[in-house]
Amino acid sequence: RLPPQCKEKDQEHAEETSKTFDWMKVKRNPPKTAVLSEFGVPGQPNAIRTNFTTKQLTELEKEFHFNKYLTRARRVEVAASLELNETQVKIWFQNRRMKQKKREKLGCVLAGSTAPEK
Amino acid sequence: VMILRSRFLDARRKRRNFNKQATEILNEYFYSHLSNPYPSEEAKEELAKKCGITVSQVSNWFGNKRIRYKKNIGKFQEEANMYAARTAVNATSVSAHGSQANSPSTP
DNA sequence: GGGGCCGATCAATCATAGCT
DNA sequence: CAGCTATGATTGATCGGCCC
Repeated sequence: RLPPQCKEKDQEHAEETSKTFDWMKVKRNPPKTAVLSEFGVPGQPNAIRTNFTTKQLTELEKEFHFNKYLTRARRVEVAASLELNETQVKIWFQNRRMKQKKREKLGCVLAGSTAPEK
Repeated sequence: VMILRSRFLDARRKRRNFNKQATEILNEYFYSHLSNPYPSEEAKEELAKKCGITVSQVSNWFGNKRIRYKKNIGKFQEEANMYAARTAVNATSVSAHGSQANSPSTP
């Protein structure tokens, strides 16, 4: 697809693009939150992104509209009723708040100025 | 089974590929900063403006690009060399000498 | 010291666009 | 048209900082 001429052109630049920089080596630790397989051999990569059920998401969403922030007590209740870790609930709320903020920002900029409206 | 996904509500996932030009701009930035392809918020805004997309989309693009690039560096080698040659900008840490090192065409 | 939050990012996945 | 890859978006969870 690409003419075989830009190859040995600039050896220097080629080297640059071949380098493996730090950011390419970044590796995230596996989630420690998820429920360890019940026979959880301590230390087994349970690393799986939990898939929340529709029901759980619905409840969390409902709770979120009620309160953007959870109190320790409330978090315990919610986590228990949805069969999730407190951490998962906590993280869900954090992500949800971020999502909300992103949304507000988008809507704000959209109503900004230029945009005769469609 | 209980994977009753409500993928119906994800209708907003109606994506459209970016312009060829927008992709060019993004790739140019990416490869000229290959040592650290993490544009600042300001840089993202500028890129967003030039590309005619949102800042979030710029973030998504870089996120996807970084992950996919490091996942298979070899696959992007040609593309990398192409952009590297096109813009001979030393991206090593940027800044270095004094100032006045602008570049963007500003007619 | 620890726990929660924020902002950014990762990493896996989804769903579609687009090519062969 | 099927099959496969490229690509933008979503999201549970991590990382580093900061604050209390």
